[in-house]
Amino acid sequence: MSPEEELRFLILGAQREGNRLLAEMLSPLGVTPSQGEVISCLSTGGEMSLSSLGKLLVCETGSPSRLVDTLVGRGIVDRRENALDRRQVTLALTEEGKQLAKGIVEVEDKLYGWVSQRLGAEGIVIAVGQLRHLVDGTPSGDAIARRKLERKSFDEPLPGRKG
Amino acid sequence: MSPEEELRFLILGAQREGNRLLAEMLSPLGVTPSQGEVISCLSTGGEMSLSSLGKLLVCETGSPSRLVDTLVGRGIVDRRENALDRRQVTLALTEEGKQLAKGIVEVEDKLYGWVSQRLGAEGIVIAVGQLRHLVDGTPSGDAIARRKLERKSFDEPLPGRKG
DNA sequence: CCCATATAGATGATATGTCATTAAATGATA
DNA sequence: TATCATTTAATGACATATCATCTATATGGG
Repeated sequence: MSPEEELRFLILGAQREGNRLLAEMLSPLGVTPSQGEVISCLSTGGEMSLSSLGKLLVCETGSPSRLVDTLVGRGIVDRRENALDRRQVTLALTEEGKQLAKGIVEVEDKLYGWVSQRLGAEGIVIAVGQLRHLVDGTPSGDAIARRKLERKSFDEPLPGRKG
Repeated sequence: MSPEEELRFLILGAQREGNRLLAEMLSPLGVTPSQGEVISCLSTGGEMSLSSLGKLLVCETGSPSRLVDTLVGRGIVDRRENALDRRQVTLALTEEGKQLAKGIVEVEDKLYGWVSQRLGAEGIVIAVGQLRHLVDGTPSGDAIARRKLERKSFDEPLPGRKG
């Protein structure tokens, strides 16, 4: 097996295993990893439109309408019209959603602890450095860059890049 | 954003982007990345049971019955009973499947070329080294280890280890 | 032989990821 | 202003992960 092929499967495997572990840790809270990511984004970024949310999610091709739909139905997210632009909907966490967000942060920290134990601080930095090259300039790479800039205007283009 | 969090999203993003690229490159062949992985496994490993195939696939929780089902329906995979153990089914590529496998290998090589351009040979080795620590001992890690032990063809001897 | 257990595979249910299409609203412009 | 392109969100369609459950078939201990 070539190193390239091994890397391909390691990325796939790491994603699957991480997702499975996260799903297991989140299940007492009654949310999935994808739902958790939405709640985290809304918790950190405050209210925003569906399309802004989509640009923050690493799973963002198209609009995450249905993902949000579930959370609205469960009273975790509030969805209302934007009077200034009636194409848009404005999303925000409900009180219940804000409470839930606290638990999700704890779970995420446990996940990061697991990663730290596996790789060590140095290993993480090394891995990050390489994987950045892989996603640089892709939609997912842009989403991650946006997450790092959070609290700025979400609809602004990224600094120092075409787009 | 902590390095752990960035790594988490980079792994997610790398998997998504790689999958999207692979899907695009495979679409002229009419197969998806998951289907391509099945065909590759059967091409390299020869005929095997569904559960053996499942252990080779990095997406292997449960049996990939439905994934294989599609390929059987399209005449790419042949599925027959195993007379020695009638719980099992034996899977193998049809002639059409073997032809398809050649095209898939070409696409995979192009994908690996893309990865090489992005990371360079050295970067790939570095990334592999770190990600191995992440999936070591997990089902996905085991699947990858199994893939590395595969016979390249029936004429080659098995490596000197238990399977 | 009989039964408890384990294994192989199929299938239902739910949630996602992806793409394509649609509909409404807005913006740009001739 | 009339028209067309773009943006936003929803939805249909399809394939995949994941888990739970079901059936059939082995297998091992009395």
